Amino acid sequence: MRLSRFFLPVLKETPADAQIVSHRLMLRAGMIRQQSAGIYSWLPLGFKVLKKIEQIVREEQNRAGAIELLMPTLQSADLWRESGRYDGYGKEMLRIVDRHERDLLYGPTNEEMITEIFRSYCRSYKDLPKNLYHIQWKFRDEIRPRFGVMRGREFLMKDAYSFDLDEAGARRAYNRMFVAYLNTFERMGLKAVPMRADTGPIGGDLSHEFIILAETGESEVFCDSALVDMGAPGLDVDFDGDLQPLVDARTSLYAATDEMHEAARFESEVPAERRLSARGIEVGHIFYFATKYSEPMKAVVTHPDGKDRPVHMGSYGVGVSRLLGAIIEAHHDEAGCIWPEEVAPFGVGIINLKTGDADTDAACAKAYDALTKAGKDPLLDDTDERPGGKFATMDLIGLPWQLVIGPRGLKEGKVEVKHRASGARHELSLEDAIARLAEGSLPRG
RNA sequence: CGGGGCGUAGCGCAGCCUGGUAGCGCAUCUGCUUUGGGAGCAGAGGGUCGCAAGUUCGAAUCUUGCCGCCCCGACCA
Repeated sequence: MRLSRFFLPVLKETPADAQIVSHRLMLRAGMIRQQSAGIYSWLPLGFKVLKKIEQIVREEQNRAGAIELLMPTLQSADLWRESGRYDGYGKEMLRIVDRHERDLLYGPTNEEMITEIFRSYCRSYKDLPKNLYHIQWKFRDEIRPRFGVMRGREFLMKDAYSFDLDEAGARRAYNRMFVAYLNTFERMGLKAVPMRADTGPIGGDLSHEFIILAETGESEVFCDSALVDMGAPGLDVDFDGDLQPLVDARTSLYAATDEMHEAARFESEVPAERRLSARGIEVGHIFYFATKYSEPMKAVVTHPDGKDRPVHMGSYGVGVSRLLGAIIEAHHDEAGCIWPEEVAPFGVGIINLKTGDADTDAACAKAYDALTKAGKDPLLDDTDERPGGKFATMDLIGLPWQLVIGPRGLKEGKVEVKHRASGARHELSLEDAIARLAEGSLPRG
């Protein structure tokens, strides 16, 4: 993409309304525009990142055996009356009346609807297990939206729902999502720590929040630092195999948000040097809720013994739009965003220091074509802004690599490659720079 | 929903207390000079001062109501 043709409305000044760094940077980098409290338009740069995050989530769900579908944003109130949640959900559910005076709602979640779908088609134990998910916009009419996309009213969420014969099967489904989440967040450059969450009336140990650590996190968390250092299981995990050891290795270490924190246990279970007290952002939540919906909504299957029993369900959410904010909170500096390569809106930013200079323009065009062919999706700043402004914009939008090309360097046969995260610069010939960016072989430190 | 605050040009703000021709910086446009980390000079355009009533000869300014947004708290992916 050539910047002169792109739509990148960057702001030099910080908007007054934005309090936290991710919100400020998303506004300044021209990624989002607020349309109403907690409701945002996704401008091209932000939209590209959103789609990349969504795609990683999708790939890892698929790898773990979940099946994608798409349910509507609007739901009939009748479904929610069946589960008993219509009256219980409260004012954060947006209720709508259509022209026939029928009650609708803008879905805050989809347990009822997926249960309705499941029960309509699945009758036998032979249909199990199943895990169905979708990535769809949700609306929760939060009392006080804030922090930009981190706490919006409208948000993009991946929610998966598992259906199993019994609790043992549900646990296997739970473990698959547990592992898939670790891989998902690692691919985005995040260190996500699973923390035991409140299971509410269901009880048991099958509910975890996935928290990423960031100084500006919304809640205080406590964990064993070994958990943070452990890393994800990796993409070659066999999801058909026994995942329990992988899960146990993590759940056996102490990790809790402030609501679940037990100071005494923390101190007795975790050696002093590994006691990590930090702030975190919740980016995923998984839980097993047994027959909470299948029972009232009569989602039953016939077991081998010929008897009908309600299926055991779990649900697994990832805040896709929230992740943009979370990633920025985890990866930024004073100058702007620092995108991990997997989610960066463009792979390389090419800065033409003197647009209109024939040699520089030609060198930039050559780099642009070569990197485009190499699949690096470059963004070429071919505007006639001054160099200082171009550097500042490129740092702000946070592309992982910058290729700086100007007449002064070209005279000596050199261009400069800058690694955004480390600030490391390399002086290379144009050909070397192109080749090494194309193959990703430049040092990242 | 309780408490606090703010709505004046695209963005950031001053003016309001004490009513009298609507301002500043950035951005935008034109010209010239500049050009390796957010340039300089000269000029130009852009605002029914959130909306509506009221007080007044006269309202951005005072009064009332409404709307929107932000912050703190309780609540949440």
